[in-house]
This record gives sequence, structure tokens and C-alpha cells, in this order.
Amino acid sequence: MSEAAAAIAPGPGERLTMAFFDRSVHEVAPALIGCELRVGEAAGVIVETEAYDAGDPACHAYVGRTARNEVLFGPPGRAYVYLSYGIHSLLNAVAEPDGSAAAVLIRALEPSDGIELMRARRGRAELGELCSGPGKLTEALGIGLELNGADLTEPPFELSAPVGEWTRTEVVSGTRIGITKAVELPWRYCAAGNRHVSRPWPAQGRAAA
DNA sequence: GCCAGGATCGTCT
DNA sequence: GACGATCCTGGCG
Repeated sequence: MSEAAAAIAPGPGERLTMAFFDRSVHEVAPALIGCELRVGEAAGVIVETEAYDAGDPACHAYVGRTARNEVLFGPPGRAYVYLSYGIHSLLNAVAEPDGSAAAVLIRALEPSDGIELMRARRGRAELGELCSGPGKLTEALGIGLELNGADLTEPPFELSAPVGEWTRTEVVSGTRIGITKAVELPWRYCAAGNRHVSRPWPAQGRAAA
């Protein structure tokens, strides 16, 4: 394949680059499923994401450019981190070219490394309680507001393409969670049958095709 | 096991 | 002055 195509779709275990994010958020969101996100010693495989684009009433960028959502309008591959309900930091990956506001919310990970560190940070022992939610995984990985605007392709982040079984993971889509606007849009993606998603799939029984 | 309610604060009206 | 891309706890069955 061409060099450009290789950058968009890196081989198993290879680091993701800015080119990976420099396309439609609706391509990036499902493509992130199975990728490993690492911050220092803690790491997990992405098993649930949601897409938000500029024409979407539920997207922070929908109201136009403000001090808070500035990062969304910037170059792809950056982290957009913001505070939700005054308590939780939520992590998004900015997608689409510079000037176009879109991002992928990382909703859940399956812990893969640094489990004990995550348990200590979370104050919980159960594996399924470490990263099964957008606010949980940022706490487990130690991601805070200070990382807003940071480059996801550079330290402290390390984002790599799926390996092993994850390269064959089936991605299913459904409606998004926890929002009050545009709830009907089917822009939530997750690894079929995964036990670490933030909430059971609405139609778990017929998710597999 | 399920559900209702509270915590907590930056951002925008 | 109200609200939100959430999480946890306690109460009840």
C-alpha cells in the first residue's frame, strides 16, 4: 500500500500518527476500537468510543468557537480534555483537518498493563471497574485537564494499532449515551461482546452479525 | 439487583 | 444562575 495509506492504517502494534486522525471523525471513531492507549505504566485497549462532529447539537463545538472548545478546532491527533459535572475529566481525540471541529470521545478501555497502578488510583479492585466509563479511564490513566491540547502521538501518550485478536475485533454501532441532544444518532461504537464497555449494549442480543 | 439522588465547578446565558 | 458527553452510595425489594 502507499505511504499515505500506511499512515492512516498502521500495521499491528505500530504507533498512530496525525494522518490517522486527519479524516472523517466517523471513520476515526470505529478505527480506534482495538487500539492500545498508554500513559506511562498504565495502558488499556480502547473498546468503546463516540463520534461528535461540528454539525452535531451534542458536540461542544456546535455553539461555535469558545475558549473551552478551542482545541476541537485545531489540528487532528490532539487530546481534548474537559471537566464534566465538575468532577470527571473526559478524554477526546480530535479528528479531521485543522479548522474542522470534530472529536472522538474515548468511553471505555479494557485494562492491559499497569493494573495495580490503576487499582490504586481508582481505589477499586475489580478489573471491570477500572476503565469502564469515560470518567473512570481518565482517573485510572492519570489524565487530567493539564493534558488538554496535548499531542496524542507524543509522550506522555502512546497510541498504537491493534495487535493479535484485536485486529479481528468486530465493531458494532449504536446510539450514544449520557447526552440530551441528538440522542438518535448511531455514533457510538464498541467492540462486540466486550465486557468492559461503560454500559451494556442496548441490543446486546442482536449486536453480533 | 435496581433506582434515585447527591457531589461539585467551569462555562455560557 | 443553570446546566452537564459522570460516578458512587445508600435504600429498598
